[in-house]
Amino acid sequence: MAKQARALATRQTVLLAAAEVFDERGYAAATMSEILDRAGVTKGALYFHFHSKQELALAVIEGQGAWIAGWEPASDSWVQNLIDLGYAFAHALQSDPLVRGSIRLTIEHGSFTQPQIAAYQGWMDLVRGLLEQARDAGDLHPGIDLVAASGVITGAVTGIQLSSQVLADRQDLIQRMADLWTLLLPGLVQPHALARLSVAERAAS
Amino acid sequence: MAKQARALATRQTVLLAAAEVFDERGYAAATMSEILDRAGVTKGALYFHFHSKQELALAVIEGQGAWIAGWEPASDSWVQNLIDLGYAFAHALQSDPLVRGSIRLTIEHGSFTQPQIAAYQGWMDLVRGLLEQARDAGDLHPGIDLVAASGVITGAVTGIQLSSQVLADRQDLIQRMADLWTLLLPGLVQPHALARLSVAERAAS
DNA sequence: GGTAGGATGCCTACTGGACGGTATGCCTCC
DNA sequence: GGAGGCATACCGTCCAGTAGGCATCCTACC
Repeated sequence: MAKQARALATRQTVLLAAAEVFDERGYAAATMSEILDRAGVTKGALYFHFHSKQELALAVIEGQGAWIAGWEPASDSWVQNLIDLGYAFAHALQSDPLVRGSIRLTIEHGSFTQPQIAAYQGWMDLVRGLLEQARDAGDLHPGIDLVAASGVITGAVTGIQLSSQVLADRQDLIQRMADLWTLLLPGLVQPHALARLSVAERAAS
Repeated sequence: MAKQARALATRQTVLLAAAEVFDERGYAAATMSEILDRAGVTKGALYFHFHSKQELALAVIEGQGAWIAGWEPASDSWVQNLIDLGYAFAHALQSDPLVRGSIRLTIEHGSFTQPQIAAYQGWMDLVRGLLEQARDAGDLHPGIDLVAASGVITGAVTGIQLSSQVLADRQDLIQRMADLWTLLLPGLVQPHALARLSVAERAAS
């Protein structure tokens, strides 16, 4: 395992460039040449680290799992944590190329059915966990189907994000997120809990 | 304007095949050869009717506008009309290849920025119109931002539809739609109006 | 109503270029 | 001196698009 430092650096450079190109063009329209140009490496370097375009895309998708795994709740209100998660994700979408590329690859289905489903599932599990905690704290309406709710929330966030991307290059994503919560929360949480939440983004995320 | 009948038929055949392939593969990964095979026509025929792959895709996208234009409200409750619209759209997504292909092309951004935005805008305008009627009828919570709400609703439906497609090939789309309305309506309509709505799909759409 | 002539609609063969991937060799550090 | 890390030249394939020819039907004039 020699020379790890340089090798890891170029690997990371390639991964980042690939994420950018995948984000901008999608999997099929992205070309290895453009990734090479943007990364400033040669074909030999790239294919040393990733044996195919597909493997490279899978590595990008994996970044999403890493982001999820790295997120941690910060509030003692679990619904608030859910809201905060949405905003944290929105900021990641605006600034982190790896997350952006990963999301695009996850969203457009095609050759990657397996990892795509896993990615969706990861989000839904995370959301469902938060909802369970919120329910146990007595914040949710009784009788809510948590699986259905987590599906709706992840789906809705996916769509909000997508439309924001197409219509405004994700510039208005934070605002749309706030709009979503405004509409969604009354059907989810009980009034007494609703009063304690800040739907708009909180400082220091 | 001679021989319209046969020409129109092949044009329609090509359009349908193209919609199917675009739906399954996306724009970039779709190949003209596959469209030709599926349509059972030759290159000459296709390129006689559509001068390029891009033009063909645009024609498919146009089908979406036609669907929107063809839809008509049937209830005297405007919120109910909104719900019904969602279900009608869901059924179209399950059965109408043109709508399926059109949606996929609209959703994946890339070369079509202009018509994509137009398509989104068409949906949002339609939804906003329904919401305005509902507001004027006194069904909505006072102070609701209709533009924001229509953005959230179209975005959420987009996402619901997409996740249903990736996870279950749109098999559970109707159920997810119901889940969405269950969560969304309490934040949108007033209780007295809510009581009069059927959130689940109504017979005879 | 028969036929010339022309447009419409379609077919087949081809082309140039780009793309993903490979083979082979060189440099550098342990 | 050997393996890890990378550079370069090359290859086969496939793809969007084109060129040019051919059949079919409509129109017009006799």
